[in-house]
Amino acid sequence: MRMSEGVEWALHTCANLAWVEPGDAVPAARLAAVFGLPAAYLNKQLQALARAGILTSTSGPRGGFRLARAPEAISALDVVVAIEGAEDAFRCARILADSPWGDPAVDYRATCAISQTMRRAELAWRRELAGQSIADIVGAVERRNPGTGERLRRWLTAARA
Amino acid sequence: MRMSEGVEWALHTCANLAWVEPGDAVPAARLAAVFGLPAAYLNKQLQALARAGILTSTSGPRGGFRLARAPEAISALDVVVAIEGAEDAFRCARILADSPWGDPAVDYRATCAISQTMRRAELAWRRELAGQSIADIVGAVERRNPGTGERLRRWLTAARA
DNA sequence: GCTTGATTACTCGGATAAGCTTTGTCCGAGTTGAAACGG
DNA sequence: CCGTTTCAACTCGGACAAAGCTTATCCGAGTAATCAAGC
Repeated sequence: MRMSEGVEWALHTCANLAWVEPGDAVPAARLAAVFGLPAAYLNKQLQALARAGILTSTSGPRGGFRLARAPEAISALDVVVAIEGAEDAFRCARILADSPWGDPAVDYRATCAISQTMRRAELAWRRELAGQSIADIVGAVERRNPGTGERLRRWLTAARA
Repeated sequence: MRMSEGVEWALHTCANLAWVEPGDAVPAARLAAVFGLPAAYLNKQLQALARAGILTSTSGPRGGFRLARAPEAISALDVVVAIEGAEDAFRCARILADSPWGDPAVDYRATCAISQTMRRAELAWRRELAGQSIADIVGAVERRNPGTGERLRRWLTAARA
């Protein structure tokens, strides 16, 4: 079980965008340059975030991406779901239905004890992620390393008018 | 992010083995027949469980797999780790180190706020799974469907001497 | 100087390949039980 | 009838292929700022 690397990029990029002025859009290429990431591929991930309503995108000169809403209103879970999809990692294939005494009419996703156990664990995971917002993350970083936001904002908007 | 289907097979199979007499070994082919699974592939998964010390394997006639210890002492997490590996789903690639002001000497897996957030969520997931044993699962099934164990035990040992 | 129009550079967006993990299959090594044989 | 030897079937175990998903790249459509020309 391996989470897409795009999740890490997306979370870091959302945090970066939380630092720039709300009105300013930053191109994917510049956001990628922060970490030396392949620009086109990061762009693809940001597209997913835009489709999920986390970012808004603008084409043309002075275009780019910006947060669609306040950092307080974007949870880590929102970002993970946008990249990885909403489906659970564990997918009950209802193999109980294939056993000699299995009933094809029963929805084993709801009754199978194993499925329930796995689901409970995933819910705990989701709850934890839902409780952390981009604002929380940004705040923690600023508290540990004061000045990070200011430095990043300047770097991201350096070559701008 | 998708969990291997082998996890589901392994959990169900461990539950099934918990129902047979502790001394009896059941071949992979028979365990696979319960759910109509590809025998050779299930065998592969059970090998992983054996390497992890969850099952013991015996070759030759009347051989097969059996639980290496009491169902109470096998957690769902043990099984998941045996199949999926011990690594976290989210792997911090320390991309912060590649930023213009990143320090290659810093271990960003420990300090990065995003990495910590993801890690907390995974710990919650693991805690939940560690709290559920095979015995718990088997008990829940027997409580909901009394007689399941007896029926399965007979089916698994049907063609035996 | 101001308005208007064409132009140009810039940005996202989706379509298109390469790499890697997961899934699935196969045959060989080892072991056990049983059968055959001899005493 | 009992012990010994041979044999044959059975089972795991790891090596070998196919499929699907993740990662990566490219070029086209659209857009907004810019520049030039005309008023």
